Amino acid sequence: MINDISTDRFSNSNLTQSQGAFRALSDPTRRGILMLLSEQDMTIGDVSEHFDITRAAVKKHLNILEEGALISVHISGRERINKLEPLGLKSAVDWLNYFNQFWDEKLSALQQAVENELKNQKEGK
Amino acid sequence: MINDISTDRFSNSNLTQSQGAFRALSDPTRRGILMLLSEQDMTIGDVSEHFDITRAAVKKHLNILEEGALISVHISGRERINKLEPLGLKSAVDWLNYFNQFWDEKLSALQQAVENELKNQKEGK
DNA sequence: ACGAAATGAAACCAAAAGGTATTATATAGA
DNA sequence: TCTATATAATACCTTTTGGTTTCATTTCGT
Repeated sequence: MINDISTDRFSNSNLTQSQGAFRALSDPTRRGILMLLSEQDMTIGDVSEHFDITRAAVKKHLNILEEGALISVHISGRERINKLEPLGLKSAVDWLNYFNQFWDEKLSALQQAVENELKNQKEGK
Repeated sequence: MINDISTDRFSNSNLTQSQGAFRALSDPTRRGILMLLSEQDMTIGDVSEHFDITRAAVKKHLNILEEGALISVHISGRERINKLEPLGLKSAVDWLNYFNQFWDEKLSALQQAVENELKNQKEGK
């Protein structure tokens, strides 16, 4: 097998697949927009009212969110309805889930330490 | 209760807490470094051998990862050992997990659609 | 003690990011 | 058909980012 993607975590495909999502998530305003859209679909104008930046700036953020496939846009007349696409977060979540194993190890160790501490206290040491 | 953090998803505390992690994760080189460090602790020199950029550039990435609490640094003589801190990913993962509910809804709907399709096929429609 | 090795730090650079203001276009409604 | 509304598009500006090069500092090994 020349190119086994499943074991090649450093392959371009993997790195670039989640890039759009991670890029979009790196800005706090964009994460705020995702939160907003999780409650209801909104036009650019609607979204803009929640931030102290111009509509044009919000539009740019929405463009980046769309590029990252985190939202979709549906045109209705002169309005542009922005809709959350939660599945777009999958690539980022999948990437992060790789680290669950190490996270669990750490938590287990921490829990063990706490339990030992409690046990020692009980024994009056 | 004047300030209930648990329900205030837009609070500064929540937005800025994960900001360091999300910022660190936005660069593909940094994500590659995290992958590397998940296999073993490494010095700057070790890490640098895996990328086509200078040691100085790698150092900057490591600084950002450290600021985001995604790695820790342990000095040993003239060497600087970089170690993965998987718990540092928690704030980002927690933030993303909020969206699980919507993700699940989408997947359920998709699954239902597929099942209905299969059922229709069976019935020869 | 000395040279090589590992890193730190600063100055510098080009491109990307986040923002603004301005102008243009399309459409809803009276 | 006119006008106000919703958005698109462009030019422009400043700061941040990702990178380099150069030079200084610390430490290992002989």
